[in-house]
Amino acid sequence: MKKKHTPTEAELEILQILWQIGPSSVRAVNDILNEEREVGYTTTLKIMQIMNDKGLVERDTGQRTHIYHAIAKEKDTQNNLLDSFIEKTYRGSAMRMIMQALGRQEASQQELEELKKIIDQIEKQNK
Amino acid sequence: MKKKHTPTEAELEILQILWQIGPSSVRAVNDILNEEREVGYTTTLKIMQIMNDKGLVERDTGQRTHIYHAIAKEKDTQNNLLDSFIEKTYRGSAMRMIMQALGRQEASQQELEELKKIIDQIEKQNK
DNA sequence: CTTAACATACGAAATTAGTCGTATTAATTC
DNA sequence: GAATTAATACGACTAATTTCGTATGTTAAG
Repeated sequence: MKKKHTPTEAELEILQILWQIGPSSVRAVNDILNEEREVGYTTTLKIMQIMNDKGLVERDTGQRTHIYHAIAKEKDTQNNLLDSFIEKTYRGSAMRMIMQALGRQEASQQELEELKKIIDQIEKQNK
Repeated sequence: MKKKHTPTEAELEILQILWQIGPSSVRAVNDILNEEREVGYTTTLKIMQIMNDKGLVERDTGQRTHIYHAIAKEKDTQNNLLDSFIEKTYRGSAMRMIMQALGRQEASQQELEELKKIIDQIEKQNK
């Protein structure tokens, strides 16, 4: 069992980047963040240091420029966040959330097929 | 177009109660909150007053004991929260979230049927 | 009527998250 | 090798949210 250090928003944003592009320097992460909005370098640095303290990331300090990589797993993190989101927003009913999300959604035929496949699987398990 | 006063966590918790049990006094809301965790009466009062200022709730001050009712609509609020959650946690991919939620989920046959109905509808629209 | 219980109002402390400035040290360039 | 550039460390400021204490007024009980 591992500690559930749920990331804050700023931390999650950085995790998303590390999950996408892999191990990176603070500079690289900060550059990507700044494509979206203005963030100071030391702000990003500080948050990544905190994430290191929390164990969300680890860093290689072999070189002057430290290289950070995500320890928190994408799926695990999403699952934790999803649980607590469903709890808070839908009083624990995942189904209500799914239906609402689906109803509003532009879904391609391919995605719908995939979804039906998942439903079939669940139905088989239910038997 | 109405102002998007997204509720904070504490506010959402109170909205959930008002949505469920309808117009209520601070005392009633606080009692329900205290079934889960300890919260001081004046804390709940203060937050509900703030919610009133923000327009999330309104209150009938006709009697000494004010009666609050939700103005924010449950579905609207959930939709707003859902959008931003998907954006932050699934980089905007509702489908990925839906599939992940569904895969982990204990779903009854009835719920699955309903889901399939929704999928059918979407498929029809897609044509 | 006096006291106790209960309600609102409101200021302010406490917490948390995010932001940045400055110090310091290391590398690079001329 | 002096000066510029770039990196980390870290304290402190800010803003938002939550929490609560205290004042004050109102109702109910004895």
